[in-house]
Amino acid sequence: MKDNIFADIIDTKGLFIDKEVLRHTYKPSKLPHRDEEVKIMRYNLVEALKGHIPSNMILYGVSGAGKTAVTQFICSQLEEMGQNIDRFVNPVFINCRKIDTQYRVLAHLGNSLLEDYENDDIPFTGWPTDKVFSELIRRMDRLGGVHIIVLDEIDHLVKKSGDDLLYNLTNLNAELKKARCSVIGISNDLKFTEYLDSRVQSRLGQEDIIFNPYNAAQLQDILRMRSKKGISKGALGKGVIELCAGMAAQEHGDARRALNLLRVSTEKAEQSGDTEVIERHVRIAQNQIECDQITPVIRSLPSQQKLVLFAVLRNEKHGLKNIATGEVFELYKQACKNFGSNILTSRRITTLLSELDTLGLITAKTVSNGRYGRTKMINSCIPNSIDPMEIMIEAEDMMIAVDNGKYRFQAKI
DNA sequence: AATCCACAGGAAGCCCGGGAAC
DNA sequence: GTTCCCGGGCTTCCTGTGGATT
Repeated sequence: MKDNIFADIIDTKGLFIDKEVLRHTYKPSKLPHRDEEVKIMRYNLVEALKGHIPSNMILYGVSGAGKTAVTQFICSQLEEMGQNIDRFVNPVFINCRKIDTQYRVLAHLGNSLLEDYENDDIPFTGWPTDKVFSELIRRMDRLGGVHIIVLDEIDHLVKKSGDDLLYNLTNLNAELKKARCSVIGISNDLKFTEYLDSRVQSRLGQEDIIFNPYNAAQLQDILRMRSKKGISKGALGKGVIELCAGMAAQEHGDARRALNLLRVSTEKAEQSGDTEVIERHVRIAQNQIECDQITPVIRSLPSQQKLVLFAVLRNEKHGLKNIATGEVFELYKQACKNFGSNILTSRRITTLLSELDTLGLITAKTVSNGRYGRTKMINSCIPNSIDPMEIMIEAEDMMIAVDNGKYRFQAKI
């Protein structure tokens, strides 16, 4: 056993007490600086415990502002209280970034209501949507009680698939005989209701709650609270929490980012055998988090999108900033020829560029050059510490070979 | 004030693959 | 095996747009 590579480190006392506490998936028992929001939601959702229908709600706020955490916390408390007083309350969470069509949301809801002995899942495609809808109603009624449907990142769903689903879901109570239902939408976009039909707007937005971003002081409180449980006493050097909170506050007050930063900084200190986390570890962690976020995104892009991104990066490599869509398209065509790939239309490239913008890999700002037309100014957002070419080389479906310092495409064998 | 550029982006429709129902 | 349904990728066609130029 002495030869095992883990033998000498398995018993080493690390800087963590419980690393899980510092992950955003951890569900804390207290949510600092969210008392007001909890109070409003609690007041509304208590109706479910009385067997009435709570108002539908929309929660707004930037990512990492605690919307999902607060909702999960309240729903678990609600469910627990329901069990105590023998009222069935059933919260169902759906992330609309992963499940982003009307059909899939309905199928997911329906499948979450299966009894243990049942095995008849609604298939992921094949049924007419109205059949899935009536099956959902049947299953909800069979279970009875109050169903709380939480649609996280609802803005993404609406922008992609329209508001048909919300129209149907907010009208569910008219169809249900025994059960009741309430919808909670969680959105990063304050203006997403502009995309909704006015009827859906008024039905869904019965109660709007805005989650303001955390400021640096509030983030410090959150980090202190979590680090008490998660990190050994005395392991955090002076100013570390303040730095993590400050960096995250600059990025729209994202608590998730702050927790990540603190966790990774501590990991870095541990890895280098230090007994204390210092500011240097935070800076290293910041760099790594940036890399970790972007690398898998680039790697998983479809090959056509990689070619578009390549065209942008190729221009920047030559010192060209603020490239117009047309220029990107020209370079993209060249890349396609070199790679032997088919060339898509410029309309399609416009959409692919918008998607890259949404993914945060580029910024595309619409500008007007007067008589010389209207276009988008495109710049990459990939930090200098990352070599995107390296990542693309590892891609499964294509590779870029380096030839005398120049990049050229070739099929991967 | 009218014109014009270089797109942006919406709408409609085609094609394909996957799965269920008949 | 055929038909129906859904979703995704894509094209074609089209209208809209902001501001420099005429």
